[in-house]
Amino acid sequence: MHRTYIGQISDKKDGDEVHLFGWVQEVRKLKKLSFIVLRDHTGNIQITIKPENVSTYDEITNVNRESVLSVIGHVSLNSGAKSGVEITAKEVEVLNSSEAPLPLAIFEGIQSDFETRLNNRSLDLREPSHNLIFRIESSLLWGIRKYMHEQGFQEVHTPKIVASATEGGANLFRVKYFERDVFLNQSPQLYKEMLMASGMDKVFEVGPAFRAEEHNTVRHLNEFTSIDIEMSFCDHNEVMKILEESVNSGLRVVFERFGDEVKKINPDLKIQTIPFPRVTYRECIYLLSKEGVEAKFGEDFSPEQLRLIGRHFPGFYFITEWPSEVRAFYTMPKPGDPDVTNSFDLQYGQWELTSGAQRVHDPKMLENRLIEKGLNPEDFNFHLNAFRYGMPPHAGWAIGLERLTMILLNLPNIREVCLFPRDRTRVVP
RNA sequence: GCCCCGAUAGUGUAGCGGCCUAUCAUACGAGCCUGUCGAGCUCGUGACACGGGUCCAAAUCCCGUUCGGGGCGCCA
Repeated sequence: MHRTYIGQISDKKDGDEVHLFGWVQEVRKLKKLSFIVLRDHTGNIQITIKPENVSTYDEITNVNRESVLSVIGHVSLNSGAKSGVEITAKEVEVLNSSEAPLPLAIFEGIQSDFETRLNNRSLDLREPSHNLIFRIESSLLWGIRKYMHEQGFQEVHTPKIVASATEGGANLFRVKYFERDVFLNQSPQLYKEMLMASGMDKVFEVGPAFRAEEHNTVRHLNEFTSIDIEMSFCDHNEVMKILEESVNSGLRVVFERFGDEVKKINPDLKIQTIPFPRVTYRECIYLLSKEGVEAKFGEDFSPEQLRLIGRHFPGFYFITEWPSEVRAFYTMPKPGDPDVTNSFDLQYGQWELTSGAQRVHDPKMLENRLIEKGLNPEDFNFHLNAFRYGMPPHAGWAIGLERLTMILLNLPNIREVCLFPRDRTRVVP
């Protein structure tokens, strides 16, 4: 007999025999019979165990919570069960017993500290609401991937071990690589641009990015999953369109699969009409000044300033035309207005989700931009070489998967959206 | 890196100078019990992060350490 998932029992008829596998959520032991609530990742169900039917009765009814069981029994639709359906057990086997007591509270109406939960993450993830986050994240990513394939993007994988530590901006983790030191890549940026020179035209990558920054906030991780795209023969406007549509594609899959659950978690979430609003950096400064908050041109917005701006744009919106000072060397200056760039951030309220831009494709200009940023073009030869023999104009963006999931589900901490988060102090489990 | 806050049974908490041989819930153990379903009832088990100080007296006040939380900064 094949395994039946608990979620499939609703399709069964009274008396159907099923073989279930799962974890013991609760044992209710009475004098003449016992009940076990069995759980798998699709739901839970009450199992009725009577001593006259089940030879392992004593062992089963004394089993610790969260032990793993195999249960063969038949579906009872008209039993006394409050939920309407239960399984009358015929054969029950303990596949593996759990130790007691458990190191954290699950299914007890007690919220353990997040630290306790992370220290016991596998157990913590048995809690359906915690588990759900990752099934939603997976669906979101699938929707984005699906859209990318539909648009003719090719999924690629670029190295995470890199030689250069001088890309500017974020700090990199140094690691041993045989007889020398190398670094964990902070982004696939340079590599995906090099692929534009290969003629691949449209690429995307989903992979880890590492940032050796000592930030200690609820929205930063030192290792996160970056969704990157790069596209040839286009400017920033075209990749913004791709971004809007891919986010909506991800959301559509989430709503198809988890619509009811998502509505409970974040009732405000909906699929937003395209195009998302666009506001320039300069307009944001003006908006802030009207509220009596001074923002200096050429500086990033502080969290407080972003909260104020976010109040004007409740859902997704783009902040465009960032000053060159706050954008990376490869960002294309705006023609005729070189103080700003052909760049954008996708925001959701106060939260920054994506950075993107049209890139510089002229090698001479790129070299000058490196020098302007105080970087040494020598260190970027491997990258500049790709620009010398016919680099097409191109643009792209990167979005943090955890950030996106976090803000869509309105979760208070990015670590909730990461299975095994890496932050300033945590590298275990 | 800076600022603020915290650390009490397995878990989550109350207590914030003597009333603490420390509260409650849950868990765990033993028993009772009704087809139970947040099961119920009885009994039991189990904790003041570490080091120093103040005081007649410290879980409680002070100092330091460690660990943790939040905000800011940093952050292609």
